[in-house]
Amino acid sequence: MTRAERKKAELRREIIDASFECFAKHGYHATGIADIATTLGIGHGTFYRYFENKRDIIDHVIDDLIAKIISALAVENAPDAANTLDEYRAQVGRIAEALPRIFFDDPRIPRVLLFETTGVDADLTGRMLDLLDQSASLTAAYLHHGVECGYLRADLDVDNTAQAVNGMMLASAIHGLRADSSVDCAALNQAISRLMFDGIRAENA
Amino acid sequence: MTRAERKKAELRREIIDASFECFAKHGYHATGIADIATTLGIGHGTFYRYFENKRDIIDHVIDDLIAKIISALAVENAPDAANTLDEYRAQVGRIAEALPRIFFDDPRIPRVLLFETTGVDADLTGRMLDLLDQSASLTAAYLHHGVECGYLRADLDVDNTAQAVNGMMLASAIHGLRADSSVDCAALNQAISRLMFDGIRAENA
Amino acid sequence: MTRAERKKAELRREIIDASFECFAKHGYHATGIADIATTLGIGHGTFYRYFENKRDIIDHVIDDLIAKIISALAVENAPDAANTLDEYRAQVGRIAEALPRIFFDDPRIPRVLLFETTGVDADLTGRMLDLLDQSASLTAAYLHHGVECGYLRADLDVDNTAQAVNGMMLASAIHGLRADSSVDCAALNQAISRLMFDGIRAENA
Amino acid sequence: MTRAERKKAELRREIIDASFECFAKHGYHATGIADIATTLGIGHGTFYRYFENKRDIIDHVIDDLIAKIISALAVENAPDAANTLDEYRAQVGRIAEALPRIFFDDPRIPRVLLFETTGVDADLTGRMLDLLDQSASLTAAYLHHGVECGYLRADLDVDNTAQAVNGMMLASAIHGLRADSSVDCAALNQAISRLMFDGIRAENA
DNA sequence: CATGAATGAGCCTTCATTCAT
DNA sequence: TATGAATGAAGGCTCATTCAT
Repeated sequence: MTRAERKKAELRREIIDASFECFAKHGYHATGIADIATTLGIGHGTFYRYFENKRDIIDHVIDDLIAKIISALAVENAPDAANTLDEYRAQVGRIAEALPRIFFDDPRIPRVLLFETTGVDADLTGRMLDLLDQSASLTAAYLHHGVECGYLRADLDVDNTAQAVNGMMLASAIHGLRADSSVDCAALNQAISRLMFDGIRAENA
Repeated sequence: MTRAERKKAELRREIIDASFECFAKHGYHATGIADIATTLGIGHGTFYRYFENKRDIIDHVIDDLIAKIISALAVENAPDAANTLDEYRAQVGRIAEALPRIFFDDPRIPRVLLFETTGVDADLTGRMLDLLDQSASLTAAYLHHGVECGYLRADLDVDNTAQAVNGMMLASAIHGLRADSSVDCAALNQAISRLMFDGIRAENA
Repeated sequence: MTRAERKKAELRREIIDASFECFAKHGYHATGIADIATTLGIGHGTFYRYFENKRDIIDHVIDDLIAKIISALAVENAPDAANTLDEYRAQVGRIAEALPRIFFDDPRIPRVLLFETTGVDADLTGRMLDLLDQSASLTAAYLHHGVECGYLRADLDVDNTAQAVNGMMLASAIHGLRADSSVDCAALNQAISRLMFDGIRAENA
Repeated sequence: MTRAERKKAELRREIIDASFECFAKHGYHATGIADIATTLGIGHGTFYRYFENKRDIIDHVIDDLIAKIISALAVENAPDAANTLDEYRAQVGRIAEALPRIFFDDPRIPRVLLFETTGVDADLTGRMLDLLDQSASLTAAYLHHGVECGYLRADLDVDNTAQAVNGMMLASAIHGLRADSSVDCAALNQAISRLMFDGIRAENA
């Protein structure tokens, strides 16, 4: 890669980052190409040398965020890493910590991912929903493995339960967004974990 | 109420409905006042006799949707109506049916409520988040009652669990939105219910 | 005149007055028909039963103001009433008091007459200029009589001097408009009078 | 100054000039931004690259006109240049020629200055009145000097007389505006001059 | 006759995009 | 290649005017 190519890739990177910042701060619609360019200190004509149009950039911003999340989850164990309930519990605990670490450390990520992907386009909304589906599929893989290993209910409706669990993670992400989110979300994760494994029913009920 | 007042209220109603339709079909930003007026076959100046401006109307559309949901849930039993686990299970089942009935029968409702309330305004996003909070509070009331009656775990973290349950309902709502949602969502509701009461752990694990 | 006709004429009168008030307070362009109607507590459709359109009303407002001024000046002596310089001086003094009495007592009159007759229409501007011309003609008649009687310079350029004098009265009217017009305009009138009769030159110059 | 900057300043200049033309021909309110742009053969969006909004441009048009007038008067002698009555008379004559030269050569100048500055804004009207005040102040300086030198009446009410003289100049400006102003205004200037210095009284009266 | 609901021409303004420099 | 001047489609909003009630 020549030096010029490297600089080009670098600026492309910076435009994506600046766009992300602007979208997070003011929203997609309230952000102008000029705002993004000004943030970077470049001419706004330059933007169009790197991206097709305004619609184009948000796709790349989202791509970027998805990649970030996937890489953050990838460091965790694979779906088939847990062979006992306790191991699985620990695994879930690790995942339940990893996701908020991303979302909570930079609330702009869930904000853009959840709030700016809707209200633009059917396509973009679809991408966000696809992401949720993929997340559910991943969870389903975990659950499936647990059923096979026998530490999860044999009659578990894997796919639908995965969606339900997905919803709880969504709740966690949204919870982290609220302004008064100084409360740590560990308690919420704990509650989710207990709910998943034990349900809410009293022992003797 | 005079006849003129009735007609006025009626048109106001129709403008809200037409706006809802437009927002659901094309989104808030892609909808022009002219679109709303054309949908109704009225002049676009007429719109401004009934609502302050474009931003104003979506508030009223949302108000309307919230009212619809609340009235749909209001027919269900109060939080303290269930005194045993089985009664509560039945209650949850009824609620789990009522909500999708609204959302599934008219997918435009969750679409507007979830997707068009973001990307407009911090205020409007806040209203949506508040609605989620209220929903969680209501769930918390149910759970709280269950703990007091003894049919739910005494050590249940009521508030956080309520948020988790809220997330599952959110997943259900989103699930109902997908284009290929011909699948009935009864299975998802069932899975949520099982998850809530029994957890996912195998009996012997 | 029937009772109905009297009421009609009366409302017509009130609309003119209300329009005058609105024009004086907010200006012609910033005044809407609705403002005028609201001032009177009538429906704004009613306006159109009495006047053709918005452009029409200002003509009548101006007509009204002109009539007011003329009637105020009419009480003064006719151009040929003065036969000596002292009589003329006294006459000028009376006129110089009458005009400000109208303008100063109700500054809305000169404001509308001078400021709202321009910036609407060439026609309306023309009417205002015609009014100035008529005023100059009247002054010229006074001067002409004075020359004939011999108490004014025989070589006086009657018409142009009349215009100059007119300008001084204009200055007086504008002077009375300024916000800080608490200063009495008697001094200005005095200065105008001295200038007219004696000029500004030192005796011995 | 770079070439780009020069072109930018030039277009700015042209926009001001075109606006002046439009305002003079149709008035401020009847002129649309599109009219100004069309006059120049530029896109109307370009206008907004140079001026904030419609209200902004008229301020600059007026600034321009005021600058023109001041520079035209600046070539004349300073207030303290005349030391005898004859010198002063000559000075007044020069000024009396300079002003009409601007106003008469381009009647659009007094038209915009006098007629389009009212009926827009209290601010703009105020600016016009301030200009009249400044003009009166300048005249007062001339008169003051004359009194001190002894060639003007010692008991001259300098400030109020200055306002009166101002009014005569105003009359002159307005006189030059009339459509039938083919008559040269030298006669009016002459009349004003005679009135100022000699008054209208007959020698022997 | 009075009313005010309805109308739509028309305006100002924004901003994504293009392209000459 | 970077720039930013120029553009004009697009849209929100106002308000004078009409007309059915």
